[in-house]
Amino acid sequence: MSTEHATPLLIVDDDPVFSRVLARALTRRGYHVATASSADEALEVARRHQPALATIDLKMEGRSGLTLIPELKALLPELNMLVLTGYASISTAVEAIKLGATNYLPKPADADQVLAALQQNSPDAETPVTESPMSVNRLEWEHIQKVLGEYEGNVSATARALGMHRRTLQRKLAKRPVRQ
Amino acid sequence: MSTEHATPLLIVDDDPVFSRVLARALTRRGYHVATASSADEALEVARRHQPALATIDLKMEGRSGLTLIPELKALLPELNMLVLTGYASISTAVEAIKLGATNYLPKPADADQVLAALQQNSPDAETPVTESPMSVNRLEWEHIQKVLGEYEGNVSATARALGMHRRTLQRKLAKRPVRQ
DNA sequence: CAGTGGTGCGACAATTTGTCTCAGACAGGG
DNA sequence: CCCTGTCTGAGACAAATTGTCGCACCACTG
Repeated sequence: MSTEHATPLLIVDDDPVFSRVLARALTRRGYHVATASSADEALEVARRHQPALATIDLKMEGRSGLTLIPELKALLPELNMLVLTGYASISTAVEAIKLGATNYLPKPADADQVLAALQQNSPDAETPVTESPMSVNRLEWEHIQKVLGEYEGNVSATARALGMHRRTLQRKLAKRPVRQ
Repeated sequence: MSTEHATPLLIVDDDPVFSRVLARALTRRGYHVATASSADEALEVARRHQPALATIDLKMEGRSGLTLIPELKALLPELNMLVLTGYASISTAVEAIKLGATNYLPKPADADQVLAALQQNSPDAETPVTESPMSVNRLEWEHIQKVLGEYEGNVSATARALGMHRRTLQRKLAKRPVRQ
């Protein structure tokens, strides 16, 4: 396809599943996607790929994604960086923005939200479109599934990590995944 | 006392109890404190008082403290602003920093934390990344805040977009966010 | 001025959670 | 083999939350 006209985009995330899913979704939307799974690899790939947009995970092997932000900024001053993390917190959000990130989203987020967040500080200050957001139930379901995966399917441990009662988690899991 | 040598500081908060307690604590630490209980009053007081530091509450009668940030910045470009709110969320934190706040703290915070946050206005990439994933309740709160921001605070529209009852959203918003 | 759409909030029923159980499975030790 | 700890599904019932309806009260607009 017209890769030479497509906007180059870099995904930095050490979860290969997440990385692959997002890469596919963005490629389908016409972006020229490269991926990296660590801060150092990201710098290297960025040099070759010259991305205009990037998503950065915080919790990775080795250095935190936070340290990567100023380095990428130094390398490519025009780069729009979106921090995208499953371990979101107010303090890292504040730091990320101060360090030059253009936005910060907690996972789970879908490709449209990612793009909206990345575009948000483009010349057009107006927010033109608001795509329909995930319902709270859908978001909850995805988050539960992600954490459940991190604890290898252990329901008790997941319930503890999520601060919810095991019985409640049990009941939520028994229900069908919510539509929409 | 030596009010002429003390650093002038402005507290913007519509909770008189909080405002008074913080004002006392900061006065005792040698600051020259003024208070305001609304965005408009804050602008007026700032003109007279010429503060070097300010704490700003987000949820106030009338305009949100978020709108106050660029106005104060325009009035006093050197002003260090700390957003201090009982209804903290990542999306308002990101907005506040983008608008020029130097820091953002959830209430409750004691006077020492407030001062530390006001003084520390250079970014720090060493901020630790949270160990545990967000609780479902926290994630829900963050998501609601984000969507609410996208609909410019319109509760009815947000409830529709999230597929939840307006009354329920109203009740959730009235609650404090869950920590962790 | 009527019509539309927003907001806050009371009241009550319907539904969901929290809590406490119990019982069965499975994995180490000792 | 028995003991111990942990995981699991599930019943029962109280506690809490949510859905639903209604009402009053703005603000805006044709």
